[in-house]
Amino acid sequence: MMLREELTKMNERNLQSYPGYALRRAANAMIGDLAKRLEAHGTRVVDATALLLIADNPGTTSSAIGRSLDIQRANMVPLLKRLEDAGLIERKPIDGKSLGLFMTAHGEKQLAEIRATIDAFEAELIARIPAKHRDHLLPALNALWR
Amino acid sequence: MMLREELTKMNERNLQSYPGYALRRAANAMIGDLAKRLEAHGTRVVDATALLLIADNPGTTSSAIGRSLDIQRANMVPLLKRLEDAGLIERKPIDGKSLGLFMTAHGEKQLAEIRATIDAFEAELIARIPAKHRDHLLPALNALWR
DNA sequence: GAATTTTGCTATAGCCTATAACAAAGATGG
DNA sequence: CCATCTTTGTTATAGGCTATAGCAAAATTC
Repeated sequence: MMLREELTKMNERNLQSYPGYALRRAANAMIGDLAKRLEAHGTRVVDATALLLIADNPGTTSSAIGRSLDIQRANMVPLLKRLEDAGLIERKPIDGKSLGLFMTAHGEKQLAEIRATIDAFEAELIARIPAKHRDHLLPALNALWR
Repeated sequence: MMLREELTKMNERNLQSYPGYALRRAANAMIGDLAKRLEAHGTRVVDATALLLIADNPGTTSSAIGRSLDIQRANMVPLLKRLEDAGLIERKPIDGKSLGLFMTAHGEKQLAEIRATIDAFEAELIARIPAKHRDHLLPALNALWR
């Protein structure tokens, strides 16, 4: 039928030549996939990322995490509340106003599973890239935001 | 001072080795930059993308655009309303239930400026990538979502 | 010690996406 | 030709993430 013909032949040539478009689509697909996998652990991508930072930097603060991940201080509040409510982290005063962030035993255990999921995901992601392009992706991407 | 020392030394090694993390950060930085530039034309990234598709596929439909860009039919409604309200596109019935999308003269004029902005943006984006990695980015990204 | 900055937080609004449901029209298969 | 999917465009609504403004208390700077 006519209309269907036109649709499947949708001209996307212009979009496909834009690296910016490919970057957006690839990132969206990637994030969506990872989010679905982390959901199985009751976690979100941002939460898992924050958790990784806290585990590697015991005693770090909400502000420091925010600066590192480019998350506004205000938006760190509900994020850390989720992690604390889930019993994954705890906050201990390190001076009169700052709160140090620390993993709980339960948090460490959960993170081990999360890490395994992320590592498997990253491995699959890399495997999807043709070998001859593989090693170029990370340096190319890093040039775009660092 | 102690605390500051710790913050600037934040351990991010684990994150930095993840292509997925770099992909997310690069895409966010890129989208943010482009969004800011398109704002000067009173347009959003998604709207501009849809506009490009409509211009290259006169008479295409809301559903077809949505399928092509992975946007739900429901979410196409406000998007197309914005384009129509701005006088950039018009809708003409192509059968009893489908509406064909067409650029207006004003839309074509606006799109010319938007295209120039996007092209300049994409050129700068590519220029930021070290030459030896440059040609690998697009094929690597496309392998991740197509 | 006064002025400035930082920290953690509340409240709120916006953008984009996801789901469910609906009526009308179109396509399909006997 | 008729009954049964399927498609289209739409409303309504909720959720996730982000951005802004403002605030009090503490820390830092000069």
